[in-house]
Amino acid sequence: MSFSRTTGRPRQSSRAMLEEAASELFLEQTYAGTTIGDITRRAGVSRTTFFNYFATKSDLLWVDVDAGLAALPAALAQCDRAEPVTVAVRHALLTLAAGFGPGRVPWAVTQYEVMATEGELESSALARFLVVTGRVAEFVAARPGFAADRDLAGRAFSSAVVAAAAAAAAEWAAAGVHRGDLAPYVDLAISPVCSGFRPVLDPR
Amino acid sequence: MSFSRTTGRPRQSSRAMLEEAASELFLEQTYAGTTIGDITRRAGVSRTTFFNYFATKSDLLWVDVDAGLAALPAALAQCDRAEPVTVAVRHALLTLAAGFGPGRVPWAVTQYEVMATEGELESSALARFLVVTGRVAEFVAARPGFAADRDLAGRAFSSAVVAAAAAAAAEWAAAGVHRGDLAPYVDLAISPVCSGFRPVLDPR
DNA sequence: TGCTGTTTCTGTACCGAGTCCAGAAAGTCT
DNA sequence: AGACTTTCTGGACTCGGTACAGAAACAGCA
Repeated sequence: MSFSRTTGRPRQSSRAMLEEAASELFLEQTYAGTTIGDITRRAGVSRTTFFNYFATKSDLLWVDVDAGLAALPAALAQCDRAEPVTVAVRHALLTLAAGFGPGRVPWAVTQYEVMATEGELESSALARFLVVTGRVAEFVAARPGFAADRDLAGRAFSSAVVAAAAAAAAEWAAAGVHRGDLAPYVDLAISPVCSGFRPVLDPR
Repeated sequence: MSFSRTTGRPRQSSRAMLEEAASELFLEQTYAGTTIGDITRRAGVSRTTFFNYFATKSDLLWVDVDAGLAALPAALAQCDRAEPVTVAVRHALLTLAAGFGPGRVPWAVTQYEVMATEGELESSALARFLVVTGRVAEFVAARPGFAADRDLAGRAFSSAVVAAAAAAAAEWAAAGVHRGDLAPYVDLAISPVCSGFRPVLDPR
């Protein structure tokens, strides 16, 4: 938790600068059509510094999504420990989904429409999926009274529920300009998963 | 459905040649440690011809998986049309899983253990997931009596059930040398998903 | 004022995946 | 002998990502 460094050369650039330059270029040329060099040139920094702020070009597509997803641990942590696991996870995911509305549409969504067939997105998408799934699986496994012999069931539930949520997000994204809030989509998609796993995962 | 071409220069290479060369090198140097040039050099062809047979280096990791997955349309097609969708899909996936046993372990699995943290696999994995999910979703939507207003539920089910199956496959892969058949893993993982979606998707 | 340590920034060189393309090679069919 | 068709080859190229050495810009301290 280091705040602003007092020593060393002060930063002349920032994630925000690069994100902004990238946003402009994505609108003009699409994601696939702009190179990292284009972005840094517009931002007025060297190509190398880009990698001081982002590990990957595709990270730019997911900045908004990642920001929303960052709230997951907190949402999981503040769940009632008495609740069944499945409903706890459902609540956490719905809280997360509530962060996304018509006003906040990530690049990954808009560029999805443009890229269509391109598999550019796919590669980076699974990385997010796995992170989220992993967090949920940890949460499930850490629940009091969770038997180790149900490990597979726990992981299956985590994967299934996150995949359902992702499917909902995709549908929401595909809804175009008329999409409203994300939460109802997610609720409809994940509820059956939760109810299906409830007898398996919840001891009573 | 063109059989053997009668015209043009006959092929001097084949997918099998490249797969074999690649297999050897993966054992010696791991996947990440071998370049496409290494593979084609050993196979005795030029680097360019590689791309006549594979679109991507990572395709090599999935040859066995893809071969198994190719049976999905057939497995879905021969389902009893009277069955509820959810149990039909469950049967189809179990048939598919039956194709994988201890004797047939894809590269994607073995190299997974080696690569561990590396995200090499991730990128190519989602492509497969999406294909399978898409097929299942089509099947669900094409069922007689499937109302269009349940579109989201259908897609959510497809994603969730395939994700659960994938989680089972991952667990199976992680079981190492002692892994037996894949099917029981998959059954345990997808059954709750199917039972959860049954009241939503099946009209009666 | 200068020295030291720390951090950011830059330039360059490098690697490997994937694309493009012009042309050679090796057949079959008139 | 062409003409046609397909595979194969080699080279040049783009782009994402890595490695690294050194410059730039500060703070603190002598």
